[in-house]
Amino acid sequence: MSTKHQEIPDIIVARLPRYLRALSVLREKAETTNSKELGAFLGYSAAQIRKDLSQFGEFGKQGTGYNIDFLTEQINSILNIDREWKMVLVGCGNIGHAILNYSGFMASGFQVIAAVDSDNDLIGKKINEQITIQSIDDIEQIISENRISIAMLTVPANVAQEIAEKLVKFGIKGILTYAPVILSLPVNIRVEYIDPVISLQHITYYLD
Amino acid sequence: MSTKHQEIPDIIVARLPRYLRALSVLREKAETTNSKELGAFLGYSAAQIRKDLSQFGEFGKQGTGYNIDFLTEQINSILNIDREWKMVLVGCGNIGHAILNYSGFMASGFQVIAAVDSDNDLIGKKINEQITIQSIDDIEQIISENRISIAMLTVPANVAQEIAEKLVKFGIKGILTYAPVILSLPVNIRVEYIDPVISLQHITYYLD
DNA sequence: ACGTGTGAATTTCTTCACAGCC
DNA sequence: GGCTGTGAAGAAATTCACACGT
Repeated sequence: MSTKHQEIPDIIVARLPRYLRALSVLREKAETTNSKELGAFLGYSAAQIRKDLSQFGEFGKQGTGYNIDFLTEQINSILNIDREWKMVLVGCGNIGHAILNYSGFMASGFQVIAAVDSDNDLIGKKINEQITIQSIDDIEQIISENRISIAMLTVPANVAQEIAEKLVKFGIKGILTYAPVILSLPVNIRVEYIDPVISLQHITYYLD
Repeated sequence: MSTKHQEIPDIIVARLPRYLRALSVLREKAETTNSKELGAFLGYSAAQIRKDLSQFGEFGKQGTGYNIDFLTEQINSILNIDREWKMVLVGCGNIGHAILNYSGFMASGFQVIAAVDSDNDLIGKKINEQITIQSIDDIEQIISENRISIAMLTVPANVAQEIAEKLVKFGIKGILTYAPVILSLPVNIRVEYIDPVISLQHITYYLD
């Protein structure tokens, strides 16, 4: 195994996807950028950009800055998104539906290749060209046959923990959950939360 | 008052909504909790819980811990969610639709009271009992008549910046955006981003 | 001259450890 | 005895500032 995960602070890892968002915009205007410009764009200091990137290698050139395409490739590689990631959607209610119709994942190398639900009225329904909702009872087979390691969890709060445990048992290693519930799972499972209420409550602190 | 916004680090503010999520679960089992239990639930140290809360007041009792209802009220008050917040939804595509049908906001004191879009085919459509999609041209009136200060932005990426600026011009103070675009707005405007691709890219770093 | 990469300095955040109160 | 609130200590993150390569 490589020295790759020696120990990069998570706070730095969390910024890398934002660098990619910025780079994709800057690329429209120029071939290269530099730490000052990138920082201004994202609201970080130039020093921080350089420090962050220096954790992973020497991607810039003195006097010139960073080649945008090259830096993008490097960050893609660091984040392991230099490949296709197949995902399963668990829960096909409102949010689940919206996700299935959202094209932003595929554009980024993520692909929802299956969707499951426990509601008999939904099972068998065809959502788009590719996807027909399957029974959640088939989840084990779906995960193993397609070698899926990421799940998007959009089920009601009261069953989120239970279903998450099932997903982990069947081999899921990363979960992006929309359920407003703190999941208690083994530490080697990566969980990211999307909870608009938490975001709104963060906003209101600063309003009056 | 008050010394309230003297200068609480944002990193602490960001944790308060999570405390609320935890408290709402713990409240089902007991009247009181303590820093150890709360920390274990959220994955924080007990010391951090106490330090965080001590920034805002003395909410606990030695030997006993924290009364859950009381602590909840206090945090609600700190976050300014001891009231109803009216919001406008801007953009009624996939995600916008899902949000309008999502009941989790109202349960938390947030209410979408109007929705707008620029698509003539959508304007006039009734989404649920309460809400009929209006024209984005009416946004100024909607905001001022209803004294709205929070917007949820679910428009295509290429128009997000432009529309966000319009919202700010008409009095919006906080934006929760789902568009995968870094918004450049005055510093006194609070922006929170929900970007599932960024969350997924964060996850994949730790997978292989 | 420009801008990176990086030790050193500084600031911020977290944990420790304990006095004090229930 | 149990648990908070808090200064002090320690760890981590950020910024500074500059040597060096282009």
